[in-house]
Amino acid sequence: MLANTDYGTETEQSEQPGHEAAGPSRATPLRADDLARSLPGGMVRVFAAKEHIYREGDPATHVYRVEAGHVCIYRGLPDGRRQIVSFSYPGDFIALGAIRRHSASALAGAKTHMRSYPLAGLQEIARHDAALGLRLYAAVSEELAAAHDLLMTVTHRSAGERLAAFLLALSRRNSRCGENEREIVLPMTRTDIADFLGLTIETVSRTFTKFRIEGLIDLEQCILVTICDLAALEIAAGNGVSARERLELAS
Amino acid sequence: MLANTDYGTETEQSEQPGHEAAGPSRATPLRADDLARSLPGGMVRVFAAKEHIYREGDPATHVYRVEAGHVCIYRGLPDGRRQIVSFSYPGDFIALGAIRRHSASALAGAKTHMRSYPLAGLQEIARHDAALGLRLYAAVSEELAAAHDLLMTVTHRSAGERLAAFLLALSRRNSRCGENEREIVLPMTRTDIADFLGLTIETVSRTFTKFRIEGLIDLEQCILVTICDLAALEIAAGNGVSARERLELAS
DNA sequence: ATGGAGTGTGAGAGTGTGTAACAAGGGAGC
DNA sequence: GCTCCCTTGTTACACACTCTCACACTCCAT
Repeated sequence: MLANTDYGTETEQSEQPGHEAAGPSRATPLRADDLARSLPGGMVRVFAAKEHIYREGDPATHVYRVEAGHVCIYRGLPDGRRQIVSFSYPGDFIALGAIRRHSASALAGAKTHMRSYPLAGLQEIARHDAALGLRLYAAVSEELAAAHDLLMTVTHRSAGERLAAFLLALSRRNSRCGENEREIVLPMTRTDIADFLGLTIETVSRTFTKFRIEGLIDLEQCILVTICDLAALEIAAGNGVSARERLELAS
Repeated sequence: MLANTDYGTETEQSEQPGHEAAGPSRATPLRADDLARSLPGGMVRVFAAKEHIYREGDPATHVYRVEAGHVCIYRGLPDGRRQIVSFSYPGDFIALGAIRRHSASALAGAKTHMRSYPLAGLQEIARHDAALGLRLYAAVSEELAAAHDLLMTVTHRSAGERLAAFLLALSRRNSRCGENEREIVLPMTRTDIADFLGLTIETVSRTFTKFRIEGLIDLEQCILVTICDLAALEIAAGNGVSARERLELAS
């Protein structure tokens, strides 16, 4: 779950390349690949949709890499409320921060292929290979920055801002992966989005409709979002246009 | 800012010792000391109240350890809104997750003594000493778990639950440090508490008075909180009493 | 004494929520 | 292919919670 989706809150975004944000998921292709290269090839296991890879509190035994499908990482409250902490896509590692026990649950959102690396072996390597330890450190540090960004977004932004930021984060992810930045596939359910953004499913639904009416997006099916007005969506996300960009627009 | 204050959300808390949560701060005495032992003695510098140790976006040059005083780690939005990510007390490390640039700002809440360790030297050691890399990894992993807990609390809990959880986290911190678990000193302002819990200062203030009227706490000065009814505060925090404890109480 | 920062309290407004009921889609079974 | 049923998404409306705005008070330093 190497977080890397920036919500693009900062106006100086381009000047702070290292400042990534908590998004629905993020590829961090470089770092993740770094890490993958350090690791011996693990076993691939297939999980069915809605099958848990591990649960909060379980002893940590493996680190995983998503090969296909997608995974929700979440925390739960006894009364059923839950907070999705990140969505992980192919290439992302999950369960990295777990030392003894998993501090969150991992649930396959669809049929998902996971490559697993035994923790014991990992620690064995890290004891000799200092570079691996630093890579793990760097990977978790990025997740930490992502978590802080998500915290910022969820706490201080309105429902509309949150959803807009979420869509933009997915759009940027598409850009990075060389896909269409205006056609966003939402493999997760409305419930998942709500639990990620700290909203209810109704509010998510309502806000989608509001965006559609305002002409910001198109909703072909509930799974496919087309961004009609990227700039307006940026404004809806509360992302101030940077001073430089404003000058460029004005001139 | 080695996070270690559990909000005690889980009913199986005692059965999940490794499951710590996002609190206002946490000592993690063991790990922090581990880390301190690995590091060469750094320089101590004194910061005045409201002086920044570093700012979001600054190039990361040092890692710091709080020797005296306390520090707020926060993220800011362009419009002035901010989210305090953690409070750090003596013994805590800060700036650990920063690879190239600081992803958050650090502000001294009062006159604060900080011991600083140059990042360059740290990386040099880590290249040879694999154990240090793993310790850094472990330290940041704890911060990540803490951030996720804070996320959970701020997103899915009411104002009362948040404040109660905050006070309980501080109470537990006192226990761990061998201090009175019922007498809590709040070195931070109401504004800081509000920015940490994602509330407004007014709501924080009102909730404090509500707790006082209900007999949960006493407020001598606004800086000193005495917990009168620990169990009631647990309930106010939304921490369900575990099945076992309920049986014990009933019998 | 005076000013400022921080805190406490009140009234009104607004956002998001909760509880509904309803529509749409997909799979199992026959 | 067909129905039934369950899941998921959408919409409406009243309500509750928190926020916003306004002002008084305390404490401390000047």
